Amino acid sequence: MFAAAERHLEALPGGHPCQGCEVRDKAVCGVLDRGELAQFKSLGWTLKLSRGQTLFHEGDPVTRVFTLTTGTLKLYKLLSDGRRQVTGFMYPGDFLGMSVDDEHAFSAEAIEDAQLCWFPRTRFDDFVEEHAPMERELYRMAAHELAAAQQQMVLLGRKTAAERLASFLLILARRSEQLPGGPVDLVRLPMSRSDIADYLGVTKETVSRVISAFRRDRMIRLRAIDEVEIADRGCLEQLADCAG
Amino acid sequence: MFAAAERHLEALPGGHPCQGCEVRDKAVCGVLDRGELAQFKSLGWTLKLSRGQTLFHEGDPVTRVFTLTTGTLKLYKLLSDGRRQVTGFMYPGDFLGMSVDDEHAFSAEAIEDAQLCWFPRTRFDDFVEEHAPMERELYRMAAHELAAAQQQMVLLGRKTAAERLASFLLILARRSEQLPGGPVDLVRLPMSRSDIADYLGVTKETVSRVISAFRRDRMIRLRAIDEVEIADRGCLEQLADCAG
DNA sequence: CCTATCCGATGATCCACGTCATTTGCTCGA
DNA sequence: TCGAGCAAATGACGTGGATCATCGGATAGG
Repeated sequence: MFAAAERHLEALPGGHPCQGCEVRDKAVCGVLDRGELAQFKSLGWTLKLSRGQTLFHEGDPVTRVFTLTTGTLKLYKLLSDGRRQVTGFMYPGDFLGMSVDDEHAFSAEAIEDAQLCWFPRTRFDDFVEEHAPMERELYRMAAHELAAAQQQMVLLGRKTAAERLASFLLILARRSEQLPGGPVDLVRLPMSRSDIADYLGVTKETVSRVISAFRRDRMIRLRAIDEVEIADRGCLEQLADCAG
Repeated sequence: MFAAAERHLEALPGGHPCQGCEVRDKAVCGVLDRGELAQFKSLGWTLKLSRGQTLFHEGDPVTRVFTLTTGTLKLYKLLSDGRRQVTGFMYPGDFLGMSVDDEHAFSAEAIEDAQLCWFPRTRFDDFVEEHAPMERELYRMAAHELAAAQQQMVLLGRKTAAERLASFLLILARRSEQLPGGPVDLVRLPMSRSDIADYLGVTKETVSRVISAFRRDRMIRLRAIDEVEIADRGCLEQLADCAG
């Protein structure tokens, strides 16, 4: 199953541990001190994925855990007739490896070329067991993801198509604000219209139509097909319903 | 805010720690040994809620954490115009208190009379910090809830009304199977049709209509308005799409 | 450079479910 | 026992977004 990915396997580079890693303060390993990090690093490897490559499938046994360092992934679940629900997108610094019953709950696929650190799961678990701050950080991340998932339930269960798109653009905008630098009202959309549709529980046609409508109403401008400028954030926020 | 609830405050009963507590093996305190449990117990209180009473509102500061011991709660989020999304139901043994930014992410209300143990949050956090197995259990529970939330996203984003109802009935059936005793194909519905509707992202009329259709098709029987007998589980499972 | 392919945009039509209105039936208090 | 009040069921009708079909424009491979 990992044949394509394994070709890119290599040990973490030597020298200073994780030197130059740009996501270390965001990632789960950010809670470790220099010595712990060296020890942690020795358990891990790196891996590259090309756009379109699958990292794992829903139902696969969880033998490894990952931290995404560059690129973007989509996470999704399928119904037996092919209907897809994208449950989230992963950005640099995000952790992949929480599970129940040692099975992946979703599939993960690169939507841009990506690089990851990975660790054999049993070794990772052993390490975590001996480093309480890391355990705490994992719990904190899980609670955070859970809150985001509940927010997404409101979107999927109760919002109109326009409200869903507005919420989505604002989520991306807030995320890009957390990365320092770069204009805050310019949002990149590395994923396809289909991916957005499957994330928002609508069809790709509806995504296209709502984006066109936002454009007509001067709420957004399209710098490129994958680059949106937020022109009237207040209006989008009102649509998205920030209270919910 | 808690005026009504506080009237029912009382210290945990003395004598043997949490003696007779029927949810101890399911709840987060189940990982503690007898001595730890006595210490833990001394931090906590009990509280009763009547049907319809609110435990806390979305946005309230998280000053206390809870374990539900009897009864059922619904958790929900509101949009500013009153649209409601029920994000989950809580049953005996479930833990309430995960949060981001020390704010409750949802409101919690009793749909049946309920009893809870509660703990001041800071003391609970301190205790957890010194008891790694409990921290691990909380993480395990969070991962479990996250998987359930992702499953719910598939339901809300991609399933038809009939598929949603079928999934819902099967979730309840599986849950009632975990409690030993009682016929497995008899499911109690303590929540109203409106609550079910707001959980499944449909209207209460649609819930009524689909239940009637399932009845016509002999997939279920109604023993009472709040008691469903699963008559053709295979058919429901096919509808719900167990693969997803 | 040309052409096949894919993605996105957009129009025409349809239908699952929402909305609104009415009826049924249960619960509880007088 | 009766009737007020409310939840659930059901019917009639409307509509937001799905489906299906077409077209334009970017990209890649020959």
